[in-house]
This record gives sequence, structure tokens and C-alpha cells, in this order.
Amino acid sequence: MALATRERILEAAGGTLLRNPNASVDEIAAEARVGRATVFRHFENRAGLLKALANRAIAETDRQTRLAATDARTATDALRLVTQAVVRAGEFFRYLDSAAELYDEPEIVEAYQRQMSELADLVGAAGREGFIRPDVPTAWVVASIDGLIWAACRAVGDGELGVVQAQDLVWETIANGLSTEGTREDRHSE
Amino acid sequence: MALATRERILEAAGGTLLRNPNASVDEIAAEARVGRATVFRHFENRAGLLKALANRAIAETDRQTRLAATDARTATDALRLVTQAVVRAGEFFRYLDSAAELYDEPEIVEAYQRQMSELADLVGAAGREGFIRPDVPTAWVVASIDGLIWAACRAVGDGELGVVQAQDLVWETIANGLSTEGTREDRHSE
DNA sequence: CATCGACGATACTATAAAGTATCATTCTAG
DNA sequence: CTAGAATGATACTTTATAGTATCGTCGATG
Repeated sequence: MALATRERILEAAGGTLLRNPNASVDEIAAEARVGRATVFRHFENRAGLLKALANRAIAETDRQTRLAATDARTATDALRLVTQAVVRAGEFFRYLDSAAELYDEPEIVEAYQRQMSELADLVGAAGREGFIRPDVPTAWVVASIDGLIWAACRAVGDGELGVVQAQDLVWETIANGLSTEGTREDRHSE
Repeated sequence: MALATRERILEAAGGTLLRNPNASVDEIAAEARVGRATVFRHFENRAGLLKALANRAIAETDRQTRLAATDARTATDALRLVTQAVVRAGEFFRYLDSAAELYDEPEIVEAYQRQMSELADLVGAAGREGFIRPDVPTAWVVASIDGLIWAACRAVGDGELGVVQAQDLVWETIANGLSTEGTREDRHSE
């Protein structure tokens, strides 16, 4: 089955590149239990393999977010669902931690920027609903959500948290932070 | 000046590797306005250069955190100051985004684990002071602080935020999240 | 059972980058 | 002003890996 082989290579590439971003085609093929030549039968070259892998991650993330967005009744709810959806898709793009080669692929960069821009739009809408504190710059909201999602995906990948638990914690942290303190003024005193 | 040259190479390596984690010694030397041979005069090999760079980042982070910790009167305060100190040291380790080779250096891995463990200790102490909500796993507290610090360092590096602003926002987000909502129960409704 | 396509294995070439050696030049200390 | 150290430039070797070509085998499909 050609499809099964191709998928197995992509799967192995994700796992191998996560452990070693500079893994050779040799290593990926070995991980996939496939001959090295077979990798080049399914992908034009190493860059093509990485590109296919990235596109797979983008598609999966889009799928999850689109699925989530249909359930939302408010922008705030959509932001929550999308955030949690991206955590769910995390296993597909976690290898991107160190995929510097992809910065040269306009197609990939564009897709990433589109997703970030969609997130920014959602943050803006949630802000207009009054969910986001107005004194926090939008850039930081987007950046910190991104950072928390990455942290969650890593924690899940390392087995420290379950997926559902991580999803809840991300949103909990976005919404309320980690502190017991209710007031926001005297947080520097104990 | 041997020292100035060595420092210039390290500086250039940090910048170059940030833009391209697989940058060759050629590129680093060019960025440092130095002959390629000179790099090998100051560092045993490429791995040695990366190791020196990592040690520099570790030392700078330690220095900043030690400086911060002396001012703290409570563990919660120490956690805040250390978090902000790491953001301040961010420019020194941001290139580590994709420095996979360093995973093989026990010395570096050990230092990283030590720093994370120190952070975990601080989180534990702050928890005993009642600052951290008891229903949040310590692993997530550590992971999310890490994620927010990374987000802050990237935002600073990209010029989206100033250092001081980023420091405050990180702590603000840790302590209170991003939301205007005071209650923690009905956050799923609008 | 025969055919055709996918695969594994292997051998080969090409290339980029690491690391070494050498020599002329420049800079600095005495 | 001079001797020695640091540097730049360059040429060279070595190595790892990408990518190609080929051939025999296996397995599904008709």
C-alpha cells in the first residue's frame, strides 16, 4: 500500500525529528522500518518530506480549529475552543520546535502567519466582548497563548499531563493565571 | 585582543544561530568579521563553540537569578524576581530554540535541569505560601512559566515589547491571567 | 499462475561543511 | 624599531549525507 507507507514515513519523521531536528533521511527511514530509497520514492527530497510534514500539521490544526469554531456561540468561547483544539493537534507540529529549514518555504510561513492572524482576530473579538483586560497589549495576548500552547504540547508529549488536562489548564491559566489572589493591585505583597 | 575576538565570535554566533540554527562556521565567522580559521583558534571545534555559548547563557542566567533572589523577602517574591530576571537574560539563550546538538552535552543538560529544578523548588515554596492554587499541578506551573518566559523573550527579540514591559506582563499573566473575569466558576458562559 | 508495481538493498556520485596546515600580514608590547 | 603573537586568507583532506541508479524479491491483483 503506497498510502500506508507514505503515512508511516511521515509519522516516523515526526517522531525522529522531534528527538533530533537534524536527523538524516537514513534515520527517518530506519524509524519507519523502510528502505532509504523508498523515502525518495514518496518525496522529491528531504525538503519535500519536511514540507509535506508541515502541511500535514497545518491541515490537522486547521481541521481541529474549524471543527471547534463551529461550536462556539461567542468569540470568547471560540478562543477557548480553538486554543484547546490546537493543543489537541499539538502532536502533529511539535517537531517544528527546530525545523529551521521551513522558514525558507513561503507556503509554510504564509500558513503559519495566517493561523497566527486568525488567532489575533479571535483575541480582538474576545477583547471587544470584554473578556481580555484592555490594558494588556494584543501582541502579548497572542504571544502568551502561543507560549502556553507550546508548553502544554510539550507537557503532553513528555507524559507529564493528559491531553484533556492540558487543554483545561491552558485555558485556566489564560483566563485566571496561576495565583489564588483575586485582587490585582497588591500582588507584590504576600 | 584575544578576549575581545572570542567575545565577538560568541556574540555573532548567538545572533547567527538565532536566525539559522544550522549556520556553518563560515557564516558565524563572517558575521563576526573574523577569518574562519580564527574561530578554530578560539574554540576546539564547532561543538566547543556551541558549548561555550551555552555556558555563557547559563552563567548569565545564573547571575541574573542570583542577583534577583537576594532581594526577595518571600518565596512568591523570589519567584517573581527570578522569572523577570530570566526574561532579562533571554537574549543570551534565545538561540537555544533549536540547538539540538547540545542535548548530547551532559554538562549543559545538567545545568538546564538544575535551573528547572530550582524553578520547581521556588514554585513549591510559593505554593506553601498560598500563592499558587493548590488544584494546579506543579508540573504545569513550571511548564507554563517556562512557556511564558519563552514567549516574552521572543516578543522582546522581535521588538514587539520592551524588556520591562515583557517582565511585567509575564508576571501579570502568571498571577492573574489575561481575563477580566474575577470569578473562576462560570468562565465558560459569556 | 503470471504480471506489474512497490519495496529493500546496495553501490555510486556529488556536495557542503568540518577541521588542518601554511604563510604573509598586522598589531602590540617592550 | 623590532620580535612575537594574533589574525586573514587560502588550499587541502576528510567525512557525512543527499540524491541517483540498478537489480532482485515479494505480494497483490487479474
